Amino acid sequence: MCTRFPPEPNGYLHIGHGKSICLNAGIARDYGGKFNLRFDDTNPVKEEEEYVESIVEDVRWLAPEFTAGPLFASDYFEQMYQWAEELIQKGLAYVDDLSAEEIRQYRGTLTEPGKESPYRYRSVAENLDLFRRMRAGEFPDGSRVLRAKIDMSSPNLNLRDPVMYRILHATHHRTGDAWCIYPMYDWAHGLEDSIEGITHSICTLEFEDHRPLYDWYLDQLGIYHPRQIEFARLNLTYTVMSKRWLLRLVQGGYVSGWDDPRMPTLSGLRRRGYTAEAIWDFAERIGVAKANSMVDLGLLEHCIREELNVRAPRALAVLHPLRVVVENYPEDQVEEFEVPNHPQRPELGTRPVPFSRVLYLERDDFMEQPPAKFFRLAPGREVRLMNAYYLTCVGVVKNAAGEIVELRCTYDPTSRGGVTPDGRKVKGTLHWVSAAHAIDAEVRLYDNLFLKENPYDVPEGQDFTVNLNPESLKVLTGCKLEPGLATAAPGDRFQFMRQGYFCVDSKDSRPGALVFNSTVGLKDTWAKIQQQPE
RNA sequence: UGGGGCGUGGCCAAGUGGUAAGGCGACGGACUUUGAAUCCGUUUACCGUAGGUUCGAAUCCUACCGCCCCAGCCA
Repeated sequence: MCTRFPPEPNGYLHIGHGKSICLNAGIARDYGGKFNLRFDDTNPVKEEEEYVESIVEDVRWLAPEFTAGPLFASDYFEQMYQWAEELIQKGLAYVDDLSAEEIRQYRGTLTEPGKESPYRYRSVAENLDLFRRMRAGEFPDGSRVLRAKIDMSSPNLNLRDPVMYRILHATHHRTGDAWCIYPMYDWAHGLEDSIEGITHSICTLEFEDHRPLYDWYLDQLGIYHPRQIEFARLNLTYTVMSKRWLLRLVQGGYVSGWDDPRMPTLSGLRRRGYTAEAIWDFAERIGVAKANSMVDLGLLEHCIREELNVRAPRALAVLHPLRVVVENYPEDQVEEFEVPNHPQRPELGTRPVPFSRVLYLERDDFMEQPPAKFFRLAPGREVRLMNAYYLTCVGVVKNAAGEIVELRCTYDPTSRGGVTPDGRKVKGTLHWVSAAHAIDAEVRLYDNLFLKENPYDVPEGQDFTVNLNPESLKVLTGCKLEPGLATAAPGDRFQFMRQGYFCVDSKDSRPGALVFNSTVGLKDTWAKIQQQPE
C-alpha cells in the first residue's frame, strides 16, 4: 500500500485537504504502507515557496509519523520529458502549432465531435525536432504545444488530443530557469504516481472523467500502473472551501490572513485551538463516499469539544465582568482555595485561587427580574461561587443611566469550599474571580464567518458579502482572569468554566497582555431555553 | 438534447439477494460544586419514483425523475 497527498503549492490547506490527508495517511497507517507528501508543482506561474512551507507545516502537524517527503513532481521533469519523447517515437504524440483559441475551437463541444489539427500527422522526426527545440527555448510562449494523439471525436473531452506540454518561459520555484516547457496535470500525475510506486491514487470526483486519460498514458508507456480512485470532497455548513473564496476573504481584508482563527484552513483551525487529533476524529466520523454532501459544522465542533473536555485544564475567567462587593467579608482578608484543575481527573492536581471582598461575576449570571427557569443570581437569591462560598445578593447599585454597575452581596462563612454544614442545596454555581488579584486579558470570540448554511447561495445580482456574518469576531477587552493564567504560553488550551474552550493566541499574545481565542463554546442548555418562544 | 458520477432517517454514513449498523443532532430522564461532562431512554427509514425478475430486492433488470462534474496551453 502506498498513497500520497499531492497538493499544488498555490494556496493554503483547508479542512477539506485535511480530510484527504487523513484518508491517505490513514490507509498507510492501517495497512503498514507508505504515505508521500508530494507537491504537484507543474505550473510555475501559480506556485510559490511560501505555500510549500505552509503546506509542509500543516501536513507534518496532522500526520507527522506517517509522512514521507516532501517530494516534488519537478524532480521528475527529466524523466517525464524522456517519456514524452518515447510517445512521440511511438507516433502517439505530436507538436501542434495551433493557437490556444484554435485548439479550443477544434475541440468541438459537449455534443459535437472535435476536428483533427492540421499538424496532427507530422512525421516522428519533425515532432522530435520541434519538441526538442521547444525545450531548448526556441519558441515563444503559446506558440506550440505537445499533444497526445488519441481521439478527437471521443465523447470524453479529455481524450480529444489533450495537451501534454506547454511553453512557459517562467521561473519555477525549485527548478529555476532550467525548463521553459512544463507538463500538464493529466500527463504528469500518473507518471509521478508511477515513479513513486503509489498503489492507490486517491483524488476528488471531478477527476473521474480524467481516469481514462490517466490510464491511457500509463498503458502506452507500459510502466507501473497505479489505480486512481475518486471520492467526494468535503463541504461544511457555514463554510467555504474554494480557493477563490478563501482568497477573496484574505485579499478583501474580511479576515486577518490565511491563519485567521475563523478560516477553515488548517493553520486557522490550529490557531483557533483545534488539535490534530480532533481533525482525525472528524475525518474518520464523516467517512468517505462518492455522494456530494454537506457535513454539519456541529460535528467538527463536537470533535474538538470531546477532546478538549478530556485534556484541557479548567480555569476561572470572567468575560463580561460585573463588580460584586461581599459586604460581610472582612476588608483586608484574602484566602486561597485549592481548586481542581479538572473535576473529573483528580490526577491533574489543584491550584490556589485567591478570594477576597471584591469579586467579579459574569454579567449574564445576574438578572434583576429573573424568568422562571433562571437559576443563577438575583436579588435575595443564594448561589454557590464555585469552590468558594455561598453568596446571596442583597442589593443592586445602578448608575444615572439605570445600568447595573455593582452588586452588594453577603456570603455564608460556614459554606467554605462550597458546601454548607446543613447540606442545603442551591440551584446555581457560578464562576468568579477576585478583583484585586485578577489579571486583565483580551478575549476574541469567534462565530461562523457566514450566516447561511451554504454561503455560495448568493441572491441574484448580489455580492458574496451579503452572506458574511458581521459578528463573526467580537473582541473583548478587560476580561478578568484568575491570576494563575498569567503564565499561560502561546497555544495553551483551557476550559474557561461554564463558558467554553480557549487558547492563547500564537501571534498576538504577550506576557502581561494576554490574548485568548475562543475555540468552541460549551453546549449551552440555558441559551436554548431562552430561545424557546414562550 | 454527448460523456462521467451520485440519490439510504434532520446531517453524515454502513449495508451490493435473506428481510435496514453506527455517529452527529434533537427530545425526555438520572446525576451534578461547570445549565458542561457522564449515564439511561426516545427519535420505530414507504432505502429518488414506477414497473419487472425472485420463495425473498436497498442490493439484480428496465424506464423515468432529481442533483453534481466535464468544452484551461489550471490542478
